[in-house]
Amino acid sequence: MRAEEQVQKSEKREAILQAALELVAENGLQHTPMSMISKRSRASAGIIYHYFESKDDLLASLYQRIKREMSRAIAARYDPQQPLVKRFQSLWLSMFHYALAHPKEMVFLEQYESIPGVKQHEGVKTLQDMAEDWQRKNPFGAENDLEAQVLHGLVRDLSAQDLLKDLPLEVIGEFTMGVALRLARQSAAGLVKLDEAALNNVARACWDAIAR
Amino acid sequence: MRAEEQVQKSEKREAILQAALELVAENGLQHTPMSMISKRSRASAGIIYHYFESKDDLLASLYQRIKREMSRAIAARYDPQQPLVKRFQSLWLSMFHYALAHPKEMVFLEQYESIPGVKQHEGVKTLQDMAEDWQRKNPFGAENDLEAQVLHGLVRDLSAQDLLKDLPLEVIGEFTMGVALRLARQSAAGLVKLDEAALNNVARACWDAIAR
Amino acid sequence: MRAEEQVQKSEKREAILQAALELVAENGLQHTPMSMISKRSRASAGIIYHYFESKDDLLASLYQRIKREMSRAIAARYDPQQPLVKRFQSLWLSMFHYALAHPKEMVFLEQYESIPGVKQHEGVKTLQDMAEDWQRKNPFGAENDLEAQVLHGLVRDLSAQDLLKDLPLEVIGEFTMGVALRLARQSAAGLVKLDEAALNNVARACWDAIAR
Amino acid sequence: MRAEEQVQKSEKREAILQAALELVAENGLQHTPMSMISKRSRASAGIIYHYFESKDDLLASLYQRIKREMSRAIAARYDPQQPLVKRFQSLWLSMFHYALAHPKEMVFLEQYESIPGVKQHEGVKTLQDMAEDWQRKNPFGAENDLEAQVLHGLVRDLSAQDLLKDLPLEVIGEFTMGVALRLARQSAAGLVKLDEAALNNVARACWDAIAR
DNA sequence: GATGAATGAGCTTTCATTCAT
DNA sequence: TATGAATGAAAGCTCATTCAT
Repeated sequence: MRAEEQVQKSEKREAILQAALELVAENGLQHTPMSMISKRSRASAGIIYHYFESKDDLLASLYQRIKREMSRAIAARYDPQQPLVKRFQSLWLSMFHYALAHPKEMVFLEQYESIPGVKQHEGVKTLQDMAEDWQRKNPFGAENDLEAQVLHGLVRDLSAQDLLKDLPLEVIGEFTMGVALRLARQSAAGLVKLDEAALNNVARACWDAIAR
Repeated sequence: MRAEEQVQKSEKREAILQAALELVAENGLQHTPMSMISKRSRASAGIIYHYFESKDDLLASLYQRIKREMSRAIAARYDPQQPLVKRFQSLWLSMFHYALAHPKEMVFLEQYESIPGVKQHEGVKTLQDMAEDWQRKNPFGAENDLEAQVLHGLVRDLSAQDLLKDLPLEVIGEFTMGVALRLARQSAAGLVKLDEAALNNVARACWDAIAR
Repeated sequence: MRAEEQVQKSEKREAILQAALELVAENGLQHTPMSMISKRSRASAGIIYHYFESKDDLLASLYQRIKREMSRAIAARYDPQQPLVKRFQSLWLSMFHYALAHPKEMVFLEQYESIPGVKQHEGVKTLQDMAEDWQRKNPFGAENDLEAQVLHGLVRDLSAQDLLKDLPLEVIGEFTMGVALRLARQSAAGLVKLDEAALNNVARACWDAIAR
Repeated sequence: MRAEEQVQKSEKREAILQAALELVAENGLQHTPMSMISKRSRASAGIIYHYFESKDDLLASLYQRIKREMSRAIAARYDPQQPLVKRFQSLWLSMFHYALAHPKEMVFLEQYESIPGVKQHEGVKTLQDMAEDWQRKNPFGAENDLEAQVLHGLVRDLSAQDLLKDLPLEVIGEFTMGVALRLARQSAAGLVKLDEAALNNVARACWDAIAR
C-alpha cells in the first residue's frame, strides 16, 4: 500500500491545485474563496491545510509550479545547435505557443502578479530577474534556472556577436516574452486571430525591435 | 461658497476618489476595504454611498476618470503638424512620460484591469477597441475619443503612406502603447532606469518593430 | 400670507403622510426607509423631522389619522333611525365598503398592527377596546369616539333586546368588523369576487353567527 | 453518536430555529437581527449561514416548519368516523386549541405573513388555496396536504349534504379557520379569556354562520 | 489522513437622525 | 421653513482558519 498512498496523496494535492487554478482563471483571485476550492476539488476544507499552510501558501505553490513547468517546457524545445537568429525566432514561438496552450495558467499568472508586493518573488518579465536568479542560485531550485539560463545565454550570445541594439535587458524582455505572452493571452481570449504566417511576422517584428 | 462648490464638484467626493487611488496603489484592490477609504479620506462610511452606488461603482468611476485624464493629457500634447515618423515618436514619448508621472494611476489601472470580466469595459491595449469606440461614438464621451482619434488617425496615415508592416492592429497596439505603458510602470516602480537617451532608443525600437 | 402658509404647511405634511402610506402599502414597513418617503413626497430628509419627531411618530400619526377617518366615515353613514337588525346589516356593509375603497389604508393598518407592542395603542378589532376608550375618554379625541359609540351603542341595544348570543365582545367584534375587514382586503387584492348579492349573504352570515 | 445525530438533525440548527421563533415572537421581525438570533442560540454568526442561505431562508424554513407541524397536529386529531356536524365542531376546536397552545408560533405566523409579497407562498386563510394545493400536489410535501385534505373533504361532504349556505369558499374559511386562529391569538395574548363553555358557544356561532 | 461544523473578525451596505447653511 | 450632505451604529453576510471526531 506504500505506492498507492504516495499516489493518492499527490492526487488530493493535485486536485486542490487544479481546482485553484481553474477557479482563479474563471473568477479571479478575489472571487475564489477556499470554500470554493474545497468544493471543486472534492477535498474537505480542513485537509487543504494539511497540504498547504495557508491560502497564500497554496497560491504561491501553484504559482511556482506553473512557472516551473513553463520553464521546463520552453527550455525543452530549445535547440542550442541552431543558428542564433533562428534560435531567437523559435524561442519566441515556443513561448507564444506555450502561453496559447495554457490560457488558465496565463490568467493565473496575471492575477497573481497583480498582487502588490508579490511580483518581487520572481517576475516573468525582466530578463534581469532571471540573470540575478541565475547568479544567486535562486531558492526555487534548478528547474526555473533552465529557462533563465536559456534566455540569458541567448541574449549574451547575441550581444557578443553585436547583433542587439544597446537596450536595457528589461526592454528586451518586454519586446520578447512580454509581447509574446500578452498576444497569446489575447489569442486565447479570442480577441485576436493569428495564423502561422501572421505569427512569423510578429516574431520577426520582435526581432526587428531588438536587433541592431 | 456657492460658486466654489460648483467648481470643485464636492471636495469630499474628490477626497474619496483620491484616497481610493492611493490605497489601491499601496495595498492592492483586495486589501483596500471601504473602511480604509473612509478613514483616509476623512469621510464617514455612509457618505461614500451618497456619492457612489457601491464599491464597484466607486472603482469604476475612478477608472473612467483616470482613463479620461490620460487621454486628454496625451491628446493635448499631440501635434498633427509634425512629420509622420516624428509624430509617432513624440506620441510614444507622451504616453511613456504620462505613465511615468502618474505611477499610482498606473498601478490602479493594472489592478483594476486584472479583475476578470472588467477588462472588457475598455482596454488601453487594442487599437481595434479604439477604432470601434471611434466608430460607435463610445459611451464614455468625447474625452476618451481624443486619444482614440489621435492613435487611430496616426495609424491610418502611416498605413496610407505604406510605412507600416502588414500586422494586425492589436499587434501594433502591443508594440506601441503596450510596451510604453508597461515600461513606464516598471520605471515608476524603480525596476528599470531609463534616461532620455535610452528612452529615445526604446521609442526607436518600437518604430522598428512596426515599420516596414 | 397667513392663509397661504397654513395651506402650504399642511400640504408638505400631507405629502409626507401620503408618501408614507403609499410606500408602506407597496413595500411593507420594513422596506420603507425615511429616504424613500423623502423622495416620494418631494420633501427633504430634514424637514420631515420638523413635522414629526421620529419615524415612529410619523407612523403613529398616520395610523391615528387613518383610524380617525375610518371612524368618521363609518359613523357618518350610520342611521340610528333604522330598525335594529337592519342597522347591523348596514353597519357591516359600511365597514366592508370603506375597507374595499381604501386598500392602501387597510394594508397599512395590518402592517402597523403587526408590530409587537403597538397593537395596544388601539386595535380595530375588539369592541371592548372601543368600549373602554369610550369610558376613559380616550386620548385620541372625540373623532374616534364616533365609531366606538356607534358600535358599542348598537351592541348594547341589541343585547337589551336579547337579540344576541351570550358571547364575549371580542368574539362579536371578530364576527363583524374582523370578518368584514379581512374579506374586504381579500376583495381589494382580487383574491375573492363578491357581488352585491353575495355581500348581503355574508352580512347575513355574520348576523347568524352572533344572533340568538 | 452517529445515530443520534441522524435523528436530531443537528441540534445547532434546531437551536437557531428556536431562537428565531422566540425572538420574532418577542420583538417582531423588524427587531430581530441575526446577531440576536446568534446570541440567543449560542451559535456563531457564521454557522447560521451553514444551515440557511440567508435570513429570508431561515425565516421561510421556520415558517414552513410551523405550518407543517400545525397541519400534522390538527389532522392527527381529526376523526372521520364522527357525524358531520360534530366533525366540524371538533375540527374547529382542534385549530383553536393548537393555536392557543402555540402562542409564539402564532405570533410568528402573523409577523411573517404581514410581509408584503410573502402571503402568496401559501396562506392558511383561503380554503381555495388548500383545494388548489390538493389538486396540484403542492410542493411542500404530503404533510401539509393532510390538513388541506381534511378541510377540503369536510367542506365537500357538508356541501354534498346541502348543509352549508351558498357562500364562497374564502368566506367559509374566514368564518372557520380565520376566526379560530384570530381568537386563539388574542387568547394567547391575554386579550380575551375563553373558558370551555364559551369556546363551545363560539364554535357553535361559527357553525351558525355557515350552516344553512 | 480526512471530515465538515464551528468560529469570529471583518466586509459591504443601510438608514434614522443631525446640522451647517 | 427648508435643504441635503454628513454621521455612525448596526445590519446581513463572507471567509480563512481551527478543531473535535
